[in-house]
Amino acid sequence: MNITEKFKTIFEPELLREIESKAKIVSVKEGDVLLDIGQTVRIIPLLLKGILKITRVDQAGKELLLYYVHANESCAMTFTCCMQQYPSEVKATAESEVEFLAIPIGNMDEWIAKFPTWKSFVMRTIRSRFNELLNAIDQLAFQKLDERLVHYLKEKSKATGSSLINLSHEEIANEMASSREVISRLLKKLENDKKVLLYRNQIKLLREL
DNA sequence: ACATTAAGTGATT
DNA sequence: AATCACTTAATGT
Repeated sequence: MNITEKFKTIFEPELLREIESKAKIVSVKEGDVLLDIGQTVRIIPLLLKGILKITRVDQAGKELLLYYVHANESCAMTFTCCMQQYPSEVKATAESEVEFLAIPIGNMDEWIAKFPTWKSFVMRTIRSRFNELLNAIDQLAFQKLDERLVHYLKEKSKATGSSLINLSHEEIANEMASSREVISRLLKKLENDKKVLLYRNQIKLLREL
């Protein structure tokens, strides 16, 4: 895997060399938990391949989806946590087979001071993620569940690159911190509106969605 | 054919 | 919108 190729448009050459020498390539299987709540961040992941799912977990162990980290992105939470070695507030799970560059956190201070492209990369990912989080809050506060569901389905489809979603209603309900029956009813409504097709453990998104 | 699990439904809060 | 109790449908053995 040629890291330099992949990132040469966003990072300066000197930084690329630095990454090559300091970062390790790590791959994990689908479902692997990269970081659990309470754990301390030790490395910054730079995604090369696959999708990372970032969730919050409540006392009962229910998970609420916060956002996905796609290829060529990094997780904003790790930046903010790692700077001062705070334990993680979120859980990161590999949504598919994932390959990422593990950058030791020791380099962060230096890199930010030394490399403008690194600094702006960090700032950019924090800013866009922060905006997404604001969005998520708006959804929880002001949007009805049916709108959240549509948003969820679209995100999922984008994450997997397919309009066919392989999830049961129960799994969706868990990720949205809702209940199965409610999700079933909302999906039924969407099906009646010709927005989706429902199968067992599968949902097909239609263009009208 | 039977058991198991997903999905659908009406009533209740 | 959540929960309960129950039914119906799909799937695995």
